[in-house]
Amino acid sequence: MSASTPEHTSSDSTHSGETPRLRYNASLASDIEQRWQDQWESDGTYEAPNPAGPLADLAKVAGRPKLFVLDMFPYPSGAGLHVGHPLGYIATDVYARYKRMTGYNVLHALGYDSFGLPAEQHAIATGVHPRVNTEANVANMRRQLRRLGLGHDARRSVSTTDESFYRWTQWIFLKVFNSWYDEDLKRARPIDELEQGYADGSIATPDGRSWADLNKAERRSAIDARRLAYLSEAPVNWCPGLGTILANEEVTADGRSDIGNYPVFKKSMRQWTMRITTYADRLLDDLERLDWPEPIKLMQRNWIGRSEGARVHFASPVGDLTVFTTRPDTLFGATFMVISPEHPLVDALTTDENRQAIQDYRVAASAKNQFDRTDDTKEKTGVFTGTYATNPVNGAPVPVWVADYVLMGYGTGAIMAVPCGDQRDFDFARRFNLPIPAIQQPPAEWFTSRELEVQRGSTVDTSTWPEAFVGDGVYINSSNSDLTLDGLASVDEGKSVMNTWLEANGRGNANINFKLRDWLFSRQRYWGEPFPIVYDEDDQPVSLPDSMLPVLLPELEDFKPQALDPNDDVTDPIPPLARSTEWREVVLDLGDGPKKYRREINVMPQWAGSCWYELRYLDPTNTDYFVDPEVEKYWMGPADGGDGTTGHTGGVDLYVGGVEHAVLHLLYARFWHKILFDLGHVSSSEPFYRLFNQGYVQAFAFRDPRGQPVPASDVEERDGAYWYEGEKVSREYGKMGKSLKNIVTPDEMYDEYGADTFRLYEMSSGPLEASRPWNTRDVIGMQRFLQRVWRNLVDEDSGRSLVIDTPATEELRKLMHRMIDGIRADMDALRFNTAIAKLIQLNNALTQEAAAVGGSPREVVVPMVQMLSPLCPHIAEELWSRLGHDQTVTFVPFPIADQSLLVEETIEYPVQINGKVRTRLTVPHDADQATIQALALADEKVIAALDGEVPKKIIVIPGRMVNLVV
RNA sequence: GCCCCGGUAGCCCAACGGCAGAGGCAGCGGUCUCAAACUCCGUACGGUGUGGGUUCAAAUCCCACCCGGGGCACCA
Repeated sequence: MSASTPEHTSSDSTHSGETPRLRYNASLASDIEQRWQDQWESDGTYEAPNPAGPLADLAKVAGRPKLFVLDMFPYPSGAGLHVGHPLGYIATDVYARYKRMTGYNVLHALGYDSFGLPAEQHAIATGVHPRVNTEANVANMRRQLRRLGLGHDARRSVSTTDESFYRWTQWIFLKVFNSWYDEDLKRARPIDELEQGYADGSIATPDGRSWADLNKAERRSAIDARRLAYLSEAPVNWCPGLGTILANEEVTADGRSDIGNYPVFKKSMRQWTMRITTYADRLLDDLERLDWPEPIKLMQRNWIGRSEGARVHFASPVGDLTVFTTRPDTLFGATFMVISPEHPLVDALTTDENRQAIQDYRVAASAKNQFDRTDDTKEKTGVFTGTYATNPVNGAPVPVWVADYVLMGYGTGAIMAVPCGDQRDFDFARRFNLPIPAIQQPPAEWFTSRELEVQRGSTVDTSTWPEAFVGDGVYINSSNSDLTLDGLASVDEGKSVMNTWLEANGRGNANINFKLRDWLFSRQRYWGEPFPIVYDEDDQPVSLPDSMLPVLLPELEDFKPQALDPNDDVTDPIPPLARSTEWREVVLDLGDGPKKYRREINVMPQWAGSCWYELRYLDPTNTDYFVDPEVEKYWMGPADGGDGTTGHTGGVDLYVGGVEHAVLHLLYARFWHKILFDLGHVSSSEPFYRLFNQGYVQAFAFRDPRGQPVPASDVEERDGAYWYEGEKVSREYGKMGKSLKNIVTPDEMYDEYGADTFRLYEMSSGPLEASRPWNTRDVIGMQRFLQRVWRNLVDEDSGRSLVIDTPATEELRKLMHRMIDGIRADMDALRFNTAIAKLIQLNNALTQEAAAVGGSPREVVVPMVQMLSPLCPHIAEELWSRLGHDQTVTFVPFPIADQSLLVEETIEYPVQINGKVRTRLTVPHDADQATIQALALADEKVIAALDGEVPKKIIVIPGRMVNLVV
């Protein structure tokens, strides 16, 4: 390969004598960049070879370690990119390029997450079909990103809306549907093995009868009850404003939709659900084996929300009422119970005289949206059912109340209330005058800090307490004839004693509960993957065979979701696919002759495609399988060669993206990947081994005195204030957005500076993980740097090379090796900001030497261009070519520092007296401590400063400094 | 309310517990120029949000608080 390097360019410099013909400016940069982009494309420079299949190139795979670098793929929004978007893409590109230069076979590609709500909403607004709109957006993003010079393997760029892609999304859905979770083996297994287990008696049927005694419908329901994807009639998050239901993860804390901010209501509907809760333990435990930022792990742990406790059965006139508690040890203090308004036993427990009040309360509770319902600042409400249950440890009657602070979706939807030890129960008991017996002795300080007399033993009287006592305290009033906790001081011991008693007496058992709920997997929209499911004459779901995939999204005249008032929580949703009777009603032969079926008319949620897209990058053209196992093992297999269940999990080597997907995409993708792992389709047990969260590029926005945003680019700063058209405006810091009039696009940067300058600025403005403000004013600094590099190598007027073959001075050579050493370490650790600082430092030193000796020594220029190339590949390729190379710099080995040049012969030691620097000593680098100490004590300034005093202590840190303590 | 992350020069940011400054922007002085732009050279008493503590030594470790950003929030 070789891109021709024309000596003409810079159209703006041809007629004015002022700017040199080959000044490195936006125009020359643009010329260089687009020329090399074309060259890379035609050479397939960044195409990564596979070990097998259509993209195989065994000669290129051999002897190179592999590296799979991944970005969170973008949603192709119609607004295009702003300068904040590419931060992570540039970083992964720099890293991928660096790793190629250290010998790796690097896979780096970018696809598009192109199903989803925004395209559909755009379609509603414009009447343009979402596919047309989506494809136009993808094309525009491709153009913007190509101009950045990202070294992606274009062959692997898939879109989730491609039929050849979503065919496999549907295929994976069927794998999930046709699997069950074996709680003993702790893994998913094919559904056939469940049926076999039922048939041969090794697995008990739900009601314990033998398989032979079950009729067809009962058998079917026994199997369907265990599927990992199942239909359930349950309260779901219904968002009329969007015309669809949403996953818990898509609903904000104040009960509104993540997208669009519409109200969300609880509504009972029959929906597809994924049994992610069966994986709760593994999703939690395997976090330990991942190289992820600790805060993200924490967010996932919190979301999964594991609590250890016990289930306790309280006898009641209508049967056992079971509660979940994390504090079984406090059972002696349980004086009432509260059940959720949705609890199935509410009607049975309600006595006639309380029926009207309970009914009114339930109606009121169901009318509240989630926000009102879970607002913990409000006073507690509740109604007595009229019924008493029995406390299993002391036989005491406990009134059963209904209150909306108890949620049906968590635990058993019923709690035992221990008002002395739980603030909510305490509040509730005070409000309704229920007794509050003490079962733990608070310590003396607890009373004194609340300005109470210290109460002990029989004087403990909760009626004077301002609040519940929550903490460790010796148990009191906690015994019956064969169980006593009294005198114990350890909560752990109390729990364990109580759990043993409960189990021995059949009144409960130790139990673990999770906050995580199963994942609602259907959406009432058009622009998503259709389910590969039909319903038979019994209205039961049947999976389609692989040969009928993909189930294509039908072309509809009217693809709009149903338009509803955002507050209409009564009307049922009607998915757009319901409108095509022709598509919905089909006659199929599923092995037992042609029959009539009805297709599933919901579609999958946005997250489906992103649950597995990284696997398709590996083998994008495979028509027989979603990914060739050999190819998957090569790119994603466990690094320790193990089976993935222990040790290294395998997965993507580096995954870079924003923190906003901490509990959505990252949890769902892990879940799907684990199912595929259990079923033997992938060798890695986690999709993303190492995760890195990049920060956000934010921006300032300015508002005039009326609060209207004004164009940020036209605001001037004077005397610490901001002005727009003579008017003082206020400044705020936050996101870039059209409505805030503060968007800066990559295209503007390409036009004004070129892609290399833009890349360099993005990487230099701060550490990758930090958010920082965009400051167009600062970009010029990186342009000047590249100009200086260019000018050190190329004569701006003639294009003549300024590189000389005379050796560099010792000083410059040593500096260069120090920089090589540091830049390698920075690159490995993704610290591109400090790597750039070192390159500038090196070039600044080169500039001085070049001026002194009349040229730039080749021994410095060559490594510098190599080190520059991951960060700004176009100018580096151009300079590399001008240095006389006819091959791309992409695979040239990254420079290695000569360790012998890193050691300075002498070291300057600061000498401190009591921590203050008094003088400096120049000492040979190999001087021992005694020598350094002697030199320090002999120094005139030290002698003067000590003024005859003898130091009490002398600290000599080799290579660092000396401190004398007097 | 609880939990994370961060506060260093006018701005963006560097500093294995060891001389607070690598780099960039802006500013200032000089160099070039008839002048300017460009270039090149030079230029930092800010003591690291506040208050304590540990240490010979703290931006760095510990405690409390303040400010900014984010997550969770009646989860029994």
